[in-house]
Amino acid sequence: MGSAFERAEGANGRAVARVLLDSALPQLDHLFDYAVPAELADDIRVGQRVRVPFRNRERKSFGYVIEFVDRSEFGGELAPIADLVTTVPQLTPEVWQLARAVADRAGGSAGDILRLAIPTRQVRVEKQHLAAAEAETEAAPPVEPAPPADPADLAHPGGPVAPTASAASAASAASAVPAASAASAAPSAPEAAVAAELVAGARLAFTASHGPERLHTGEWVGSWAAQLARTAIAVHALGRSAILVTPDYRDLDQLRDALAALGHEDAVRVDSRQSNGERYASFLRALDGVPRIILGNRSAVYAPAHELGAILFWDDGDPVLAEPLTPYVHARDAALVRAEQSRAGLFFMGHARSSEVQRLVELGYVRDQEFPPRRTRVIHADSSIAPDAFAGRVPEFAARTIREGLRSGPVLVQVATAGYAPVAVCGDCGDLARCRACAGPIGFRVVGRASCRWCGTYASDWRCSTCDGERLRERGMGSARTVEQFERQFSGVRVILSDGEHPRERVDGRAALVVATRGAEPLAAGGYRAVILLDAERLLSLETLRAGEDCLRWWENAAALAAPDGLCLMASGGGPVVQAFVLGQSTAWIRNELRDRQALRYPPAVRVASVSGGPDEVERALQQIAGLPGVDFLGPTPLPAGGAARTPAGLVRAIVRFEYGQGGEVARRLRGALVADAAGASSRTRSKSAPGRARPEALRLRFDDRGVFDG
DNA sequence: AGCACGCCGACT
DNA sequence: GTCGGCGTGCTC
Repeated sequence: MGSAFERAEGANGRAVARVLLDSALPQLDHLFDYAVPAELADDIRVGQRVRVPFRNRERKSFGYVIEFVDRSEFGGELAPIADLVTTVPQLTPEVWQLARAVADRAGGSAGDILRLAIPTRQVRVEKQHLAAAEAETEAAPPVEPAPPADPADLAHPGGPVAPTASAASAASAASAVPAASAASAAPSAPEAAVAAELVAGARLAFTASHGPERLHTGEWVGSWAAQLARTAIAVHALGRSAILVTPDYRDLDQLRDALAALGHEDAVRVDSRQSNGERYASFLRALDGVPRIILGNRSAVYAPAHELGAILFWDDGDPVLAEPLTPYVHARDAALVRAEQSRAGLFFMGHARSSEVQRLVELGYVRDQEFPPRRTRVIHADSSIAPDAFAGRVPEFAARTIREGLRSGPVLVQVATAGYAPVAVCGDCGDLARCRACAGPIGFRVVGRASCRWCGTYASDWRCSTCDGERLRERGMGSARTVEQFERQFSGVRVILSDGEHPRERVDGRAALVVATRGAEPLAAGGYRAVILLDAERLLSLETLRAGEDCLRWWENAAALAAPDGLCLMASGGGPVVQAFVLGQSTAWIRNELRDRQALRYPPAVRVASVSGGPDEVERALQQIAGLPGVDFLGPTPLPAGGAARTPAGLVRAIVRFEYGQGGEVARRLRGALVADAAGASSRTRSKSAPGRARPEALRLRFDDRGVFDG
């Protein structure tokens, strides 16, 4: 295999190393040339972390060696590299190219991406890893890596693999078969065919079948996890690495179980809950010169996979795949860049199609599967048809479905909001209660304790601004209040609560009424007898651009938790989104939605970037892009002062919209404005604002922000 | 971010 | 003449 050190390119007599410095300053986001000192010439490698003098002889900065050249273009005298931080080359050329391209696309610094890609070094962990690797080489000297398995062994005997709809539909059929067909250790033929396509660079979108699957270990997972695990194992069997990306750690656990049950115990796990040491240990394993299955959350797309064959996503529409740190790059976008650069395959699997992937499908860039997935039976009990038939928290029909289901197993009820009652109103006049501190809406997170939903202040001495009343009344049903009602309504039944604060990963197959907020539904052994979806109208009333899309994802994901012979009941609501869900036409709805967004120039039909800062700064930035074809902007409009981010007064924001083809140019120009603003900043800072604090009027860029149109 | 460089006004 | 104000720009 060869250690990372041996594989990485050395100086080979070249005198100059080009280094990317660790710096948050946009003006420093380029390579700096340093002399390679004689004493380091044999040990220095591309990708190593180094310490270099910067600004003056004494001050040192850290950076990564990007490349070696014979001579520098730089006019002045070169300072020498001071130190190697570690012999392990942490930044592979592939990940560097990725970081550079992703940062450029998002108007950000490569260093900010590298901070996501490379965990902080832990000396102990590194020593351990290197010692283990050495022991292995001694025990088993120069062994070539196992020859890549012939795809023909796994899939189509003889002849090139030409996987098509037939292979894919076989995959669907296989995963639709429930418990009885326990996952076998070898990748099945359909997944091997898909893997062969991926390794050849295919980009595929799959809508996963609903329903759970029993692993031969006895564990239950969503059938999607088993299918995804089989596909990743098939990619790995072709001698390539696979990166599996999921929104949260609960999905990750299912995939880990599925991989282990299929005989793949040594997947590299990269998740946000790991300690620094664990992260670095995983990172070093990924860096080894062997193909691996890498399993993780959004930052896993940057893992230093060896011979990357495919990046596989579960549920790419989940908003947590959007990186919250600058430059806010969505994992899906990073994966698209990486797949292109590394000629790897892309696989998007979910129960509901994201508008972004649908756009790629319509462009012909991603290929859609050509068969319908298996779907839970969905029925609609529209309460507007029989409005009086309510029994407690749920319509009478839903109550009967719950009772029916509880006779043979668990029943899931999905509710919109956590806590006791989402809304507090005046007990006398019925007006909405407002917070005295910030005028935000008041709700009951816990029985009898009203607090502001925006700032959290307890409404202890609340007074109605309309009628001067002093009593607060609960309105609406949060998860806790639903549990309270169900305990009365279905007495003797075990009621289980799972919400964002107290998520429950799994429940057993015994009768229980499980109340969960969207996204926090536990997996039930064997699947739920029934899945009841409440509060559709409340979810649809969320004033975001993606309300419909999000609802479909929440509902499809919940419906997928039903047993193959169970059912899903949409207990209320109506309108096009509910109709689409009930009729199993979520993808068709997304297609229409995308068409609407095209007409309105909303993302993802076009890309957006928000440009904010002082009025002059924003004006200067907008001048750089004015007149570019396919580009327009809204605003600038004043930014509301205060709020959670404590925005100072006098700042403005503009929203730039542009065609994807113009993205490179728009990012380059706005980035140029940002660099100019930052470079000229020091003088203006000293004269205009207080020292110490960051300059509030500084230009800020944010590309592809999902929330820009949500108020 | 810091820090040097340089171009105008008041000076031992 | 020269000291030092601060605006400007660079950091290999």
